Parts: sequence; structure tokens; C-alpha cells
Amino acid sequence: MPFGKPRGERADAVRNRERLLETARELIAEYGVEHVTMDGLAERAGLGKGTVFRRFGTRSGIFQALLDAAERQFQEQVLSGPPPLGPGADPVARLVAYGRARIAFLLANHAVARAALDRAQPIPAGDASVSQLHIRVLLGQADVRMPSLDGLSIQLTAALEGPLLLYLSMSGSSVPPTRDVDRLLGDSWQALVERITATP
Amino acid sequence: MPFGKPRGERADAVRNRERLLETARELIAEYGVEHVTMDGLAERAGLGKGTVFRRFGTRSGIFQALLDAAERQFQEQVLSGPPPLGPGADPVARLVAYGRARIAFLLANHAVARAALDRAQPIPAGDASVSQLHIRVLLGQADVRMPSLDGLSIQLTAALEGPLLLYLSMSGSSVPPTRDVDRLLGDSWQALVERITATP
DNA sequence: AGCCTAAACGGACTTTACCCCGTTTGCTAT
DNA sequence: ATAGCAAACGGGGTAAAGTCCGTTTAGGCT
Repeated sequence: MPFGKPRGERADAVRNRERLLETARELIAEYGVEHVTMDGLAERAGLGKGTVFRRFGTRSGIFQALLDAAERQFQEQVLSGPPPLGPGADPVARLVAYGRARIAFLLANHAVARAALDRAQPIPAGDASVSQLHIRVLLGQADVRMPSLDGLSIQLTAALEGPLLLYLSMSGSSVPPTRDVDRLLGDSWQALVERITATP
Repeated sequence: MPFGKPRGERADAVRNRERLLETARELIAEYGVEHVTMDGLAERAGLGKGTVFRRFGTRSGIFQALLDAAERQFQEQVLSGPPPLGPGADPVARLVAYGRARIAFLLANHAVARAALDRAQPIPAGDASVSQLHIRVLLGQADVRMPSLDGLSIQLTAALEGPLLLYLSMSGSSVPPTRDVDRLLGDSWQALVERITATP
């Protein structure tokens, strides 16, 4: 049996990763996402620039890592939190709850999510596919009759994650309170889901 | 009456804009979007770097301009082309046709669209809002009964424009022929629209 | 304990987007 | 024509992302 252990990450590497992530969070809180620089991060963390790049590959890699951590926490709630977000409730109710929770999550993290985009890579992927899978499963449980559940789940996912981008794209100068957007998008999502899952 | 004419763009400026746009198209065709550099563009066009930035502000500005031109052409078809894409057909049929055409357009231009994103700005906006407005109008004509037509049109727009990103995010290495994606997304869109506009 | 190697580290170097400002040029009113 | 000026041009300068490679170190092995 070859490769019993591909020799995991070294202790100092792990330590430095944590340190960098934490420092990044500080810098974001202090100066805002777009003013976080690799040099600045390295210096504040007391490490070399080469180290930062070794750990995260690219600038957006840092934000991907950050987002990933937040994402994991979010999924935790979905997989084993209390209903209706967690398991145990009616599938349609869970879909609605999921959408609302997801919107709140995206609103809270949009700056980081945006910075996680990378011009050189296809697209970070990461979270959206998880979202899509969850939606797909719930749709199946809800017994929706449609030619292609896959296609529908792709579009619902987009309908869920996309509006935020559209919303931000148009706001420009005026920045209405997050609370309102949260509610508007949540209500729309609920209406959409209920209309689609309605049995004629 | 002040500002009779804010003194329009100078002739040489117009000429150079065209030239830069055309050169950009060449470079994209030759080396791919992500290898187009501002220096390279300026040199090939026989102009100074400063000029390029004066015209487009930022690197992504170039791609926004490029996309804008393509977009205008597309909207032309929608506003005064033959039905069902153009005016004259049943609203639901037009919605379906619009979605299919839009998907094809996005697939054809996704590389440029992606490059048009700008880390420093909210989001290019530009086209999506037009798309949304059109959808909004058609929904109104189709007499859909929903609490918020605005919310619905935002989400439908996202459902239309978003899947492409999701699709691209997951493909990674394998790149299935565009034709198939085109059809899959088109069919899904049609199913979604018909389900939503169906009168129970 | 001491050795050995793969992994991690650091920082100088390169590339590229973007800024600045002195110079040039198309327009318009005389 | 031509003078005046706002606008356009050019290219050197700066900052930040990303690369390279020589140096250091953790941690398994003898």
C-alpha cells in the first residue's frame, strides 16, 4: 500500500497559514478588502512575501480561503442545525429557509466573495456547487415534476446567488440598508419557490 | 441656457478610440483575453500608454467598451429584429426566444464579459439592467400574477445570466461543446418561463 | 544525538496596471 | 489666417502582484 501518508503539512506551515488568515481578517476590518496588499499582509504577519504566495498562490486565493471558512460554518447550520434550515422540516419550507439564509450570508460576505474572483482562473467554484446540490436534493424531495431537475436547480441557484450581484451593480451611489434588500430578495425567493413547487 | 454643447469628443480622440478597440479585438483573437496588456495594446496601436488610459480609464474599461458594442448589436435584434425575438410575437414566446438568444450571446462573449469585471468598481452593470428591464416588460404583458414583478424579474434575469457562470465554474478541465450547453440551458430556461407564466 | 531530504522560508527581481504632468494639437472665434 | 485654449497625447514613474532561487528548518530515520 503506497502513500500511507503523503506527508501532511508541516507544523510551521499550518501555524503560518492560521496567522496569515487571521492577519488578513484584521486588515480587512481595518482598511477594507480592496486595500489589503500582499506586501502589507506579509509584513504585518511578520513573514516573507514568498511565504504568503506559497500558501495561497494568488491574492484572490486568500479571499477564497477566508470565504471557504465562512462557507463551512454556514453549511454546518444547514446540515445539522435546527429546522427549518436544518433537516426535519418540509422540503419546500427548507428551500425557502435556505434561500433566506443564503441571501443573508451572501450579503454579509459579498466583499470578500468578490475579491475571491480571479482573472486568471475559470472561477472559484467552491460554494455555489454545494448550494446547487442542496437545492437539487430538496427539489427532488418536494416532488417537483419538471423535465430536467438539473437544469432547474442550476437556474434556481443562479436566481438565488445572482440577484445580489445585479443589485450591487445598479446601486452605484445610493446604498439602501442591507436589511431592506435582505427582505426584498428573501420575499421574492419565497414567491418564486412556492410558484415553482405549486402542484397545478 | 448654459451648456449648449459640452463640446463633444475631438476628432482625433474618436479616431484613436476606434483604433484601440480594433487593435484590442486583434490582440484578443491572437493571444486571448488575459494576455492583452495595456503596454502591448498601446504599442501595437502606435499610441502612448497615457492615451489608452485616458480613453478607457482602466484595463477592464476596454473590455466593457468592447462588450458594450456587442451588446448594442444584440439589443438591436431584440428591439427591431424579426419575431419571436423582435416585437410582434406572444410575450411568453418572446421571453423564451430572448432567453435562448441571450444565452448564446453570453456564451459567445463570456471571456470578454469576465475581463470586464473590475475589482475597484461595484460591477459594470451595463447590460444586465437592460436585460432585466426587457424581462420585466414582457412579464407585464404576459399578465403574470405575482406579488412583486420587480423581484421576479431580478431573479429571472439572474437565472438567465447566472447559469453560465456556474457552468463555467464547474467544468474546470473538460470543456463540453458549446452547442450542448446552449441547448441545455435554453431548454431549462424555456421550462422555467413556461412554468412561471402558466395560469393555474 | 546526528543526518538527510523534502518542504518552507525570504526577499530581490520582473511584469503590469495605473498616475502625473509637460508637450502637442484640433477646434473655434476673431 | 491666426491666436488661444481646452482637450488629447506621450512616456517616465510608482505600487502591487506574482516569480525565482538560494537558504533555513522540521521531522523521520539510523
